[in-house]
Amino acid sequence: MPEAIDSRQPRKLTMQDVARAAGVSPMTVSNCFRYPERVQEKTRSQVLRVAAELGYVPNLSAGLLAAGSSRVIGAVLPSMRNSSFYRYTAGLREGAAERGHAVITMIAETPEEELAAVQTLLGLRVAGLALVAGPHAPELRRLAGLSSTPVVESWAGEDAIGRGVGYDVGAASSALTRHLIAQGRRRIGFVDVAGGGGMRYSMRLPAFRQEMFAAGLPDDLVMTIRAADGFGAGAQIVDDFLARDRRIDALLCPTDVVAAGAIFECNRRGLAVPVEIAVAGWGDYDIGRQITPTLTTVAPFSDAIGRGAIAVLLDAEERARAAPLRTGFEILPREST
Amino acid sequence: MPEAIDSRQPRKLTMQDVARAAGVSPMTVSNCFRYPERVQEKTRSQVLRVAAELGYVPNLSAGLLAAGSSRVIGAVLPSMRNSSFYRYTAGLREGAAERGHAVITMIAETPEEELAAVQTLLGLRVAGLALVAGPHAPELRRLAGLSSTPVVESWAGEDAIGRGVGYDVGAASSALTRHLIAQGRRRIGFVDVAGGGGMRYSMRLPAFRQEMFAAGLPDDLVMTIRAADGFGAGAQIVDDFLARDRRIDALLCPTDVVAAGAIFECNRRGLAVPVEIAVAGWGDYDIGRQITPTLTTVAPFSDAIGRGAIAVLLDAEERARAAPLRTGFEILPREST
DNA sequence: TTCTAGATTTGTAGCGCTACAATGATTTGT
DNA sequence: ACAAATCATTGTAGCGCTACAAATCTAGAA
Repeated sequence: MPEAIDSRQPRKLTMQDVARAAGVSPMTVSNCFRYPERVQEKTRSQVLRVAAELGYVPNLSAGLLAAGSSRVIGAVLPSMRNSSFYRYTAGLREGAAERGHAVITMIAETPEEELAAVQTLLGLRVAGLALVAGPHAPELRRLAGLSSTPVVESWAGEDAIGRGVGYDVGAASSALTRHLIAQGRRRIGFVDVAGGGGMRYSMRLPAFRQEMFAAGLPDDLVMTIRAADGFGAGAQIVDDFLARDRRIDALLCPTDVVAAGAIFECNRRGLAVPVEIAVAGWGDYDIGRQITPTLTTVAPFSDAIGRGAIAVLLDAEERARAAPLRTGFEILPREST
Repeated sequence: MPEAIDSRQPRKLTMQDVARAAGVSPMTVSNCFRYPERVQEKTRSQVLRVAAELGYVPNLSAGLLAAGSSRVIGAVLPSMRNSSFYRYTAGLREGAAERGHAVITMIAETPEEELAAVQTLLGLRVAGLALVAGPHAPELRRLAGLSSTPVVESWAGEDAIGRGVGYDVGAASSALTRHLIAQGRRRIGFVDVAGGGGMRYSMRLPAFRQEMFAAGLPDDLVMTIRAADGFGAGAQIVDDFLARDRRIDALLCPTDVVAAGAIFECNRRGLAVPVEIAVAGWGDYDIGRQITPTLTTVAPFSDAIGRGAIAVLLDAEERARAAPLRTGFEILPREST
């Protein structure tokens, strides 16, 4: 008695199969997906219907190999730990979608992981590669330069890998410092970040110093922390500044999260914000809008950075320009200052 | 005068080029990357050195096409808006790295975007596809079923697409409810989420009701909100519960973020937490550890979910099992209850 | 009806890489 | 010293798709 040989395993579908099922040539199927307008409406809908029925999805790898180009952009993110890159990724997706591209992202928390991610993405032969400024593996720059894949570095300055896209961090730092000075603050403490993501904000401190110096105020109330994540850092800062007995009347934090942590700590200690001490954050996070008092912050137009990155990647003319693409920012004065 | 024709454009490098430069056959270059142990140490290091010098990165698409399999896992995330998926993605990356795979992720905020993302990932012929439970496009399940790519759905229950991986949300909800009851709370308000991500937590409410009923307590103090993001929702909840004049003595929130918002609102109104009202969150976010009072919450072992998802995807035996892969969770009692 | 421009559709020839089998080089056993 | 076994390396064929040119069809124009 012959067993019913029923390979439940759905055999790999190819364009060939769809073509056969729809009664057209493989080339027509290909055209339906890539250049729909080249195919007669009737034929196209028929082919697409059959394809959907079979669950056929074109093999992008084969397509890329044959056509030499894909419609996928690769992005590397330094972390997902906090929400600061949310609007950036949204901008990337919007910009890409408008031009018929998809965005795949890889998360890399160390320079080594980043390098590996870039190799994978380059291996996939993405149409463009969006990096984020930060500490990179030395090898990365060379690799990017040798590759013919367009590269942009977001939040980067003059020495970007590929072309830089981002807002003028120095100008934002100046503006925020001037805002505090204008409010009558005199002893302004500045919190710097060492390591991770540091390069992304390396212009904050010099700009702060310059403004303070220009106003004849002390520019040496500076403290450096290791990581800008978590509320804990904010508490730490307040502790440290008070331990050193520095009577500061304002505090510039590297992120809203740190600033929020600082405010929590001030509340705990009964230090009135903003009366006794003003606190400013950076980045316009959700939390800054919600805590009491609401937090003064710098709002970068991160979605514009994402969209700008895509524009640079997909437009050779844009890419050829040397100067970084500058996006905007805004100082949001709120209750905490 | 003949112009110097100097195509700065680095011509596309192929394995062929590397082979020529290294004085070996293309096949040997291929082996160096794919099966290093098959090649003599001396030859291998020489080839790899030449490749690095030229900036050659193997074309994964071509490799996939030829070999029929890739070492890339695709993951779709519902959002990056908050940090709840951070540990999940970390688990995915760790699990994948251990088995020599890379993870690429796509962010999708609507069922339509999710479907498009799945199509792209399937088009890339990833070795496995990791989904997250939530509202899906109807087409998605069919597509996943027809495809021969392994699929898992994280945070999913019995009716998962592919195999489900996640902790027992119902059990966690029961445990948290019992915790509050044990603390002497009697009128416990429950906040449910409609829409986005709702399915991921659909077992929370029934479990809550059952525990309350079993304890002879009111199980109808339920409120539904649309989105679980942002502190605003927390404030809203407190407003609404008070507006309806329901004297609740405890509040179960869908996420720590919402719970934090609720606590902020309570502070604003002078409602003492936990004396007058206990507040519990869900998800063990950073903020829950930092606010005053610290927040009681449910800590899912999200990295275990990520690692489990990879294990299921890459191990056919695992994949064949029907019951969802269960990961653990923990109730973290803190100051707010 | 015949012819032509235009719209559609269809072969052909690879894209860069790897499975597989076959070759060449080297060592081991006797 | 020679066959056998082991190891390292190399052709060959083809993965699924698309650029391109060639073939076919359609609808007027003459």
